[in-house]
Amino acid sequence: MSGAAPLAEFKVGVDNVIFSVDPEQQRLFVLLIKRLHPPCQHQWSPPGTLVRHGESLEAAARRILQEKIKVHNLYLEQLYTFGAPGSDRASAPHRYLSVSYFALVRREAAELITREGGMTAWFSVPSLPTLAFDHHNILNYGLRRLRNKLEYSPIAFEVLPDVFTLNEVYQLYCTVLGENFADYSNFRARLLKLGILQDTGVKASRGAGRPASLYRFDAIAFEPLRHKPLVFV
Amino acid sequence: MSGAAPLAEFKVGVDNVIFSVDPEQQRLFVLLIKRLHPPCQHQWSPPGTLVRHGESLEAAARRILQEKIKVHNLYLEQLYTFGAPGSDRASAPHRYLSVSYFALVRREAAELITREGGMTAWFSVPSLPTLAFDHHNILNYGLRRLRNKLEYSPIAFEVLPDVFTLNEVYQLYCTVLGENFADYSNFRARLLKLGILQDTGVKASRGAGRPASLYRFDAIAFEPLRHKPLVFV
DNA sequence: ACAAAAGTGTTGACCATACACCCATGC
DNA sequence: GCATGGGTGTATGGTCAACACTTTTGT
Repeated sequence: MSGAAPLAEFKVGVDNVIFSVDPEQQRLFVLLIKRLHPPCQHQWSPPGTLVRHGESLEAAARRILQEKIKVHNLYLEQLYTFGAPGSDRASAPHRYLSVSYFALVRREAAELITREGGMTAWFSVPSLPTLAFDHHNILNYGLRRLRNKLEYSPIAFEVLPDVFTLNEVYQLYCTVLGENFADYSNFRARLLKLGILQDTGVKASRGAGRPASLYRFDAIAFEPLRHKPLVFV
Repeated sequence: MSGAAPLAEFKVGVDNVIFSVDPEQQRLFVLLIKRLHPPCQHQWSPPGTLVRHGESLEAAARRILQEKIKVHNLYLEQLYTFGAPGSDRASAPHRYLSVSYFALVRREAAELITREGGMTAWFSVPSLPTLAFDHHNILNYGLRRLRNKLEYSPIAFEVLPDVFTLNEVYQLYCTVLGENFADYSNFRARLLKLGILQDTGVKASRGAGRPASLYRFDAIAFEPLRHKPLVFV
């Protein structure tokens, strides 16, 4: 406002921590790309992009996501804004500000778009390569948020297809929170008691065994619970 | 990266939603300043500032906070980054990005610094004036976050003085979460059971009635619980 | 002695856990 | 029939809300 405060000029980028769950393998993956140019050439990073003129932050996040994977059901949310000066990611006159987002998809529903020879890949979360810059922090932060969100908000149902079995929900939770987060029958009982799932009546046969009921997320029933404390554990 | 992507240039600002609790009055306040210059002249806003060259985001947030109030114990955390294009807060060639922070202080411990004639003031949360831009959203978002944080993380103890009575904690919670969030004796029992408060043995007489024990937050005892789910309710 | 504030204890309702058990289907 | 996975029930222990009660101070 007043006289001689030397303000900073910024380039603003969006970095996307994109998680995918694979209930088959019981594993959680993160999408990383290999950096083709300096700085930090040949190191891995979550996919990022600079924000374009007239483009909202979330739009930039979605744009880059769509450049890397083709997917319909996903959850996307802003994570944190990292803006320490001197991480010198931008050319000299500008400072770089990174607004990070995290996304969750199911791996089977996410088709990887590989261009220019396989520089995009899913990495299993426990076994990650070294990452450029402070991206390890971003990623850990994203992981914490993912686990928390799963416990108290219904993001699972934004990732799952329109109808799904309770076991699919359970597998998703197991994959993210670890096998022993809860007994299946208790998980099931809690989930149903919330009253936000409709039984469609339709049965789904997955190979051998008794066919499972297909459920649908009931957004209307959930609405009153929206801002209440909830436990999906 | 590639050819003709028209990138945006940004000025980055920090906007601070500063809450103060007044257990005496049982009220929650927000610090607002009256805008002296266009745009939105004469409207109220949370205090904000543009980020200076070489200054981190959090440093900018602390700088502006210190310009407005003098306080020792406070809690400060990044809230959200708002960056929709076309909210035209900045001069033409630049887009404006607002990284919001929220802070919590006790009102008795926060001395207001008034300069140039009373353009800074605490507003009681239920009765706010109309705010400039989308600041109403920022504020509501901050309030939600404050209430959540109080329930599952020990931010209260960063705001309270080094030693405090359990009643002071309770009053703080009441003021933020509403009178009827919990019975005092139950709150007390839960809090003590967590084992993160040390009884100093010292008693404090607050006028009539039995003197209260003074407690101290035990950071070492809390450390192992740091990332575990907790309920302070 | 009495009021005021701090601190303790009790009880019934509810909820989570662990586990055993029943049901429907493929082979 | 029997293995496989889906779905239901129950006993135990713990936790929580509500409220009555005791203790220690000021006046």
